[in-house]
Amino acid sequence: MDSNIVASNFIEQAIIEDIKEKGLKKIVTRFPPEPNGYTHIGHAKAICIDFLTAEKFKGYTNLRMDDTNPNKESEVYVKALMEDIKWLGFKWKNLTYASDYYEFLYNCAIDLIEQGKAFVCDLSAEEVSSMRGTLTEPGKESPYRNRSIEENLKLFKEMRAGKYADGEKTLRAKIDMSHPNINMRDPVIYRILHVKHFRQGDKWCIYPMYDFAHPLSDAYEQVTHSLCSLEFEDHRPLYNWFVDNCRILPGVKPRQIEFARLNIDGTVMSKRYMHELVQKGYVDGWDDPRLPTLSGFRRKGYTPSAIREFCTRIGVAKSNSIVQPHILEACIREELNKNAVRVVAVLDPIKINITNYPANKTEKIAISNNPTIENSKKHNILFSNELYIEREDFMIEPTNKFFRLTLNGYVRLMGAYIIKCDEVVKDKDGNIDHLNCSIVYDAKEQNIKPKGTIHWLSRNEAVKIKTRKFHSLLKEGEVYESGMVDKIINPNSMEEHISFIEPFALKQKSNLQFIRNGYYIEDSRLSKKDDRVFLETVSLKDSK
RNA sequence: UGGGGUAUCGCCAAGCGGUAAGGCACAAGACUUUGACUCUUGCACGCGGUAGUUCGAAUCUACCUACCCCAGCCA
Repeated sequence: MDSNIVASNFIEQAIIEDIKEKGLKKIVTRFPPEPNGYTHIGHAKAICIDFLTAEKFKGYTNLRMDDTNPNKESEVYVKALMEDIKWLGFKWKNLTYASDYYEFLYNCAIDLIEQGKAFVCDLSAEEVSSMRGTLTEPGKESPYRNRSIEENLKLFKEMRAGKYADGEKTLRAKIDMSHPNINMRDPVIYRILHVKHFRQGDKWCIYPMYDFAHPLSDAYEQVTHSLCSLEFEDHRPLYNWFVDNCRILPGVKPRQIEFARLNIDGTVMSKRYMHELVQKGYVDGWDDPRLPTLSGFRRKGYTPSAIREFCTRIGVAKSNSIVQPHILEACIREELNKNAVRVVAVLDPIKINITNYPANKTEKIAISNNPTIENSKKHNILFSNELYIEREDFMIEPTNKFFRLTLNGYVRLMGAYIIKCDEVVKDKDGNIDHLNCSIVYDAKEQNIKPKGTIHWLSRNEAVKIKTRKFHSLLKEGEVYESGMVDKIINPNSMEEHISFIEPFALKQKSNLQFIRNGYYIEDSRLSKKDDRVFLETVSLKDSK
């Protein structure tokens, strides 16, 4: 093991200590999602931590589906999880399932029973709950706690054989009902569930609990470091209890280390919330761009590297923090600015007519595919007397720091001419219908140097498209509580616009981007069937 | 009134007894055919508070304070 590795966070620090003290040869981590929902950006943080720390120590990471609750899990999520992790660019060593270990886990339970460290309990869920005690008062021991080993063995085997109904019996660890840590008060480790498991079918009717299955699965896979989020800190003593008390475990004992999970300001990361939004049709699906799912980010055009960069920028620590969406946005903006092919789009157009340019004339204007790239390729757009410009690029009366087009003011049309707005033509309702402008052919002679440059499209060339601009799903100031979705949903979370884009955009195969004032467009479906051009726009500035 | 955690710039976050990294955001300036991008500069005499140990403390000690998590046969 390379001893020159420098820790960049507390987890790596702990691992380095473990390597010295325990003489570990290989570092193994695991990413253990429950397949009951889609991968979100919070998972991405955990994925990066799991995979990158193993990578740093030249170890490996297993992808383990934590499928111990057949009521919630399904194959579709397994596939989505794998796809998302691959998309992020990580490769797991082994794909495993907690359910693959059911037989092993069963044997671990038998082992505990044989040691007198687990017992079959006949108490109902309500009774167990009422006897657990409170945060400040100790619990009471189950009357079934002192059954003989033989009886426990017989009963547990009968549980497995399907002799009992759901909830009729449980297997509990025999620890300490007066332990100050409630997790240690004889926790249930197996429950009866006559439910079909998506992989095991009807093979089992008893299912292990997370607290039991997780540490033992880690140990079974020879995971050295089991990294999880802060809410499991209280479970660590239990984790260690199982690892210490099961006698049929191989090799090195795994160590659980906790870190703070990701919170993004204004974003609800809970799977329950997202399930509700999808089920009630408030969003298109799990890949709706308003959702913080990886598939949603992918559809918006975020790249895996931007998401990984985000995860490294936010760091790993133990304090509960809420990161601002600016950080993620900065990551994608930085990348797109450097790499994206840029096309001109007018998102919210107003018409302008150039009064001193021939009506039947057009000329090709070459614009760079990406001005930040030296000697970048160029492509042409057509100039004519009828154009669209962005509505926000015009103000009749300029405010103090407005440098774009104003009535009687000058502006440069990107790549083309300097124009002056001579007249604002309004319709009967007083809304702007179009602007009459004139090209200032002798700008040099007149020494006119407009400060602003704006983008534009020729009306006879521009391709009409439907765009969307997304805003927060939550009403301002609202906080999500489960079951509250109907009340807190922001009815204006999506605006549809008619926009225009240059024809060159249609030839691009993927990731068309247009960056301006925080706007960002993706067009993953541009070349898809039905010839429907469909852009989605997201304002990065407003994404909160 | 129990147990487990966390407190360093607006937001993340380094720091591990030798005198406060970095990123995002923000501000000022330069450059610019998108006032974008890029560049340059600025941005905690201060590290939740109060005592103490020390030549020296964000780092050690004690006592406070605030916030987060835990009483599923969920994970």
